[in-house]
Amino acid sequence: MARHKTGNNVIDKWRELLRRHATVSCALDRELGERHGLGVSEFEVLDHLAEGLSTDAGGKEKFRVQELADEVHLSQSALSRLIARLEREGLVTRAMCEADRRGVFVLLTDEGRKRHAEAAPTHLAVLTAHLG
Amino acid sequence: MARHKTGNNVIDKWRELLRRHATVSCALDRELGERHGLGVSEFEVLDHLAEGLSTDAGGKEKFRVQELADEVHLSQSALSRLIARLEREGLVTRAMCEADRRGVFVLLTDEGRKRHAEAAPTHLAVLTAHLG
DNA sequence: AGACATTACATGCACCTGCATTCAATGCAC
DNA sequence: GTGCATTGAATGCAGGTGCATGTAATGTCT
Repeated sequence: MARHKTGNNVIDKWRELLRRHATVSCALDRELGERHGLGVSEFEVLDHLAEGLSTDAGGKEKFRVQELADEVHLSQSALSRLIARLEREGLVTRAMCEADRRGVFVLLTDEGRKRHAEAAPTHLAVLTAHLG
Repeated sequence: MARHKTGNNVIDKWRELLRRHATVSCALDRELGERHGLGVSEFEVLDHLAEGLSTDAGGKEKFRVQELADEVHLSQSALSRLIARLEREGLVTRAMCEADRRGVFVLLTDEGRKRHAEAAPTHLAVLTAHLG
């Protein structure tokens, strides 16, 4: 009886999950990095921002830092620095939130929208190749 | 038409994969860390070593570093350091490989086997709770 | 044997991450 | 309004990761 490969217990499920995650995120990181100078998390953030923009009904154009952190599964501190990197590259801008001046809105710049539009096909292609 | 949640394209698949990975590995890291002083990768390595040991037919008791790296999806350098940490804690030992003296065998110590045995139930419980 | 490529692992380095802390702005009770 | 807990985000710090490189041992070709 084969001990390895396809089992049906949770451990095998977990290992398969780990394997897929490692494979895909590794490939994504390589492609996005080489071709567009973006990491996986960076793209994910741009993507959420762009998605918000494109959604006309109920769509948002600005997001709070914590809000984005939840969506991309990063700690608040990691996101704060990620935003700082994106800002340094001119892809997003931080804006004061008038209603609650503790808050900071993150906005896509035109350059950011452009980079996201360029990278999105690569992103989709890699995912299709691995999860299609 | 709902824009969020259950779609059937690769992007939704990928996000779901990211979500599950983040949730489970986060929970695992917390439980294994608090209760047994181990990280996810550390446990994974101990687990592979213990699994090799327990398999009598064709089972191996010692592994090369690169061999383990493939299984736990870590770079060779990361694994080298991880082994160093485990060795510092007395859970594994490095042994010279006589046949090829460039190689290094990694072996579970009794203490390592003990820690793994203690942590395995926690590991399984967390996985069952999240993937059951 | 001698020169060069390859392999296995270790290490310097830059960078990213999370935790704990800090700082400012709010909210709340009284 | 004053005092105190809470919240949103930034930052010091410790630690983990990959890439490029270093070192030693093997393999190969002549």
